[in-house]
Amino acid sequence: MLDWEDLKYFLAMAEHGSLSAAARKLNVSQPTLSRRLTALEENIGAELFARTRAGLEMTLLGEQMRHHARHMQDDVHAMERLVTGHDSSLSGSVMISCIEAIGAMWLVQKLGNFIEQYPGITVDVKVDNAVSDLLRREADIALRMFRPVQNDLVAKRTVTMNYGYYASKSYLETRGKPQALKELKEHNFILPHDEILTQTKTDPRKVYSLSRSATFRSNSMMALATAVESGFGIGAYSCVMAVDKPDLVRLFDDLTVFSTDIWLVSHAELRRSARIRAMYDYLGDMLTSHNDAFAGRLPARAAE
Amino acid sequence: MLDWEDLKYFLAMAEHGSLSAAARKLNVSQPTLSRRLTALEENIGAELFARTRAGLEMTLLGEQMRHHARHMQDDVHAMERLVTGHDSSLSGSVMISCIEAIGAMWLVQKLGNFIEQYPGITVDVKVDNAVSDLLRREADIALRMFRPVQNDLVAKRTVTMNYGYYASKSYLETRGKPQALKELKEHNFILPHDEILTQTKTDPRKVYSLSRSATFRSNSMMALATAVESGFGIGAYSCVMAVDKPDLVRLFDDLTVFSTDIWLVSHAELRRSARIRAMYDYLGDMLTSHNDAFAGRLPARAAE
DNA sequence: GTGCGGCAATTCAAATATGAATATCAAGCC
DNA sequence: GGCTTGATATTCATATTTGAATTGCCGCAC
Repeated sequence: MLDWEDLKYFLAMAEHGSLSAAARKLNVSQPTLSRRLTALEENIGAELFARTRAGLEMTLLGEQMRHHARHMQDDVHAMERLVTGHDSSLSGSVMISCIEAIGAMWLVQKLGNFIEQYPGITVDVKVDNAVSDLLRREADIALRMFRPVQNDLVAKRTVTMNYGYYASKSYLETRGKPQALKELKEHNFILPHDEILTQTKTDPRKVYSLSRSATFRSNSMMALATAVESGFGIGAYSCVMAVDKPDLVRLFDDLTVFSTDIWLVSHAELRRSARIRAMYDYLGDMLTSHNDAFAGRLPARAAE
Repeated sequence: MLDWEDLKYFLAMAEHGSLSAAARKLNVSQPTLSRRLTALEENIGAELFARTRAGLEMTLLGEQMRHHARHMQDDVHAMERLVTGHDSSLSGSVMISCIEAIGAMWLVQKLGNFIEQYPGITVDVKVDNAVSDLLRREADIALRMFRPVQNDLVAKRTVTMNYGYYASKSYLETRGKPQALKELKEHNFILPHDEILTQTKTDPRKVYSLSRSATFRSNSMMALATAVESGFGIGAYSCVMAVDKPDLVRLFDDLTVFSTDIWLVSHAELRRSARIRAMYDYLGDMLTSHNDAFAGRLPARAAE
């Protein structure tokens, strides 16, 4: 009869490619993994990995078994979700996965009240542009730019996040303030990578024609924002981030360059957990009550 | 992070209803299970079972987790099949699941050559009227009376096993030898349970009219055979078993009372195992070469 | 070539898990 | 009522598992 724990270890080895790497991930020592792998192989009477100096190389049988072990892991994750979902206590931790454009600034600032209100809960903000897998418990709640496709996830669309063209006062003093879009090509232009743009609702005419003349590009919205703030040039900037930046000036009569909807997502089972539910509701309220800030309406006008 | 081995133990407890029963099944001690359950429950922070004096009673969460644990077990079984399928050595064990009518006598006798030929293989004959689940590795090869319905099983029909009416010479000397079926009601009659008959190809007219007047009934073909051999009366008796029973006489001109087809079944992956393949082929040859004996042709005539 | 870094295997003392024996309790049965 | 049976929990000596340290091995860079 196989030892299921060995299978867990086996999967980690298979996914990480070496005993040492798997050991680090599992928080056990490398000799332990070495011995358990040996034991597993002796148990089944066949080799799962060829040990090389560079690490482990899977055998055919190993590949086939890996498939089933992954499947088992999915069930383990499902159980973990069940367990968390049954947790009615307002203590523990909540992991929020979030894109950088919101997570690094706005989200953190707005969580102050929550932290006061629920002192027992550890709030964990995971800023990642990669999509955390809620089904694998990589996060409890996610703020996404699109409707999630996986089943078993609950999601609601909250605010629409608009980006306008902004520049710093210092830049505009030096280079002048353009009045029409066509004047942009005379200016230093700050632009996200195309991979970012394709995730948004963008009017290509407003952006793509300029992509060749860009002065600064990045896949990091924070880096782009810093570039705008530092007077590198004119760039798309999140309206909600511009709210408390008096040095920034919005251009072209509040033109919206591109916009994304923000989806609040959680796993159906996780939402039954009291603390996750609390965070889910808190974020939902917080987002919708800042609807105008995200859309760039009230604050942007006030700044003009 | 959950300990997968705990989940295996948890499943066993869930399926067997008590720590003690699960411990026996898993070949570990009851205190071990008690401790590991406690550890698992502390790990997830919730109760899985309510401990009662009568055993364990599952909580709602336990029920939900059980479902996933079963799912994991299916994957483990799949891996075990993979492993066995990859085992090319001619050592280890082969478990044959077989109905009593063949397993207890004929099969065992005919395995002699195999055991000589493959000294490294442990042959394990599991006589059961319940159907062992090949997918769950409860057996490697099965002799069945019907075509298996599960996918992933390979099966071939081998011989047809006929049953005739037999009686011992001593009984016939005392009570006389009936010449026609209708005289049977004057005799002591030995009959299988109806549940056996319904599994066979039986002409009801030959048997059911007599069921009320039976002297001896059993669900065990061996018990029925012993009854016939002991001179209890006239009964259906497997032709192949009668081959080396000179004291038995077949009645009514080799009339076939009922018959069953014998299917040789294995799992598709298991057939890649050298030792199981060897047994599969051996049994296939052995069965077909004894076709006449099963049908009751040559030996029965010789005995007349 | 020499040294460095990453890898798996080995060694040995310490932490951990295990099983046999036992205690304790509840229910069923004379 | 007392006895038996079968369940979980507890205790303690023992066996197993683990991790830190170490060794040995290879490839790579300088």
